[in-house]
Amino acid sequence: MTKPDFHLPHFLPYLLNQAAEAASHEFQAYYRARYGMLRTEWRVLFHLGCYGEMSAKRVCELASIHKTKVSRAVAALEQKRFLSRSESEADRRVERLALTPKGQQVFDDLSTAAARFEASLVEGLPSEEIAHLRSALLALSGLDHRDR
Amino acid sequence: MTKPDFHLPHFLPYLLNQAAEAASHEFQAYYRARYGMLRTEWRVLFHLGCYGEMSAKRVCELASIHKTKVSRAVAALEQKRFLSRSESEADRRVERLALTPKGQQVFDDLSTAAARFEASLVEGLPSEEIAHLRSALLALSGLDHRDR
DNA sequence: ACCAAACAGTTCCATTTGTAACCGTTTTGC
DNA sequence: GCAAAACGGTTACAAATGGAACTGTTTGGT
Repeated sequence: MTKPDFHLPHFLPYLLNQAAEAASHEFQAYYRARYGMLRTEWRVLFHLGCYGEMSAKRVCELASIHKTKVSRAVAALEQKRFLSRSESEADRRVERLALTPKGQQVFDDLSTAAARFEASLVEGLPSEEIAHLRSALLALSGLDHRDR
Repeated sequence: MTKPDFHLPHFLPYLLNQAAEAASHEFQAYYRARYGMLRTEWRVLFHLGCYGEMSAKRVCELASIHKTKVSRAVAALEQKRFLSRSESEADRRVERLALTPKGQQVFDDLSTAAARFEASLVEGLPSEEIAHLRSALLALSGLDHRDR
């Protein structure tokens, strides 16, 4: 009665999702407990931390997150005093987002923790495999040729 | 300004998540449009389709999904007449879940579609890379040694 | 110069989710 | 054999999400 020619744990979207969830679990616990942050919040924070100031729109594009989600994450980060907004001179629709010094500190802490978690994740796997994994994931995600 | 020693698109949890989202996008559109199903619903359906009858608890364990989510997905699938529940003889707390013939048909259609999407996903990548990718993901997800 | 369309970002509402408390059943310790 | 704890599953309530409609600004066509 089972369909022997389809096996769930081999289905890439499923497998990817399980791996993604398992991989982010520890890190999630960290930023939640320590800063009360949500997923979208740390992502926005990291975009600003890694790439410097940018607009909410740009975050949406880079991270493929819906604009309402980003809007709320930005509001939450502003309330925590992790980022500040300033109207763009050239176009008053646009808000330039930048980390505050406090936000920078948080980013420094979180990115250190992230590196630590990542290291524990890949420990045991040969570094060549990791490189393969990364490039395959990059290709699947479309992150490689989608930075407009 | 920026922290040059941490780069977001190299961070595995992030990369995994982006890849997972991108990979499941097309399939999601398919089962949503065609059967009005949610993520958890197709997962439950596929567990029953691939492994045969089981309890809700077992689905929770296999798929690492919270029991309330599964409970609601089961209710939705029952309402669509895709599965039927029956009380276990041995333990009246447990419900044995099984696909109805209609549910089987839906599973057949969806698993065929899933295989098609997967094929289009990996097209272009050498099949040896795919095998590596799968095993790495399996290791990361913990799906390999977690089937109790 | 003007009006319509496009845009960045926010708000509103319905749907989905997570946490905790709950119900009935089975197991455990004494 | 009986109370208490553990269990499978559901419900209730608060929080998060997604889509559509909104505000204010800029652009483009005429």
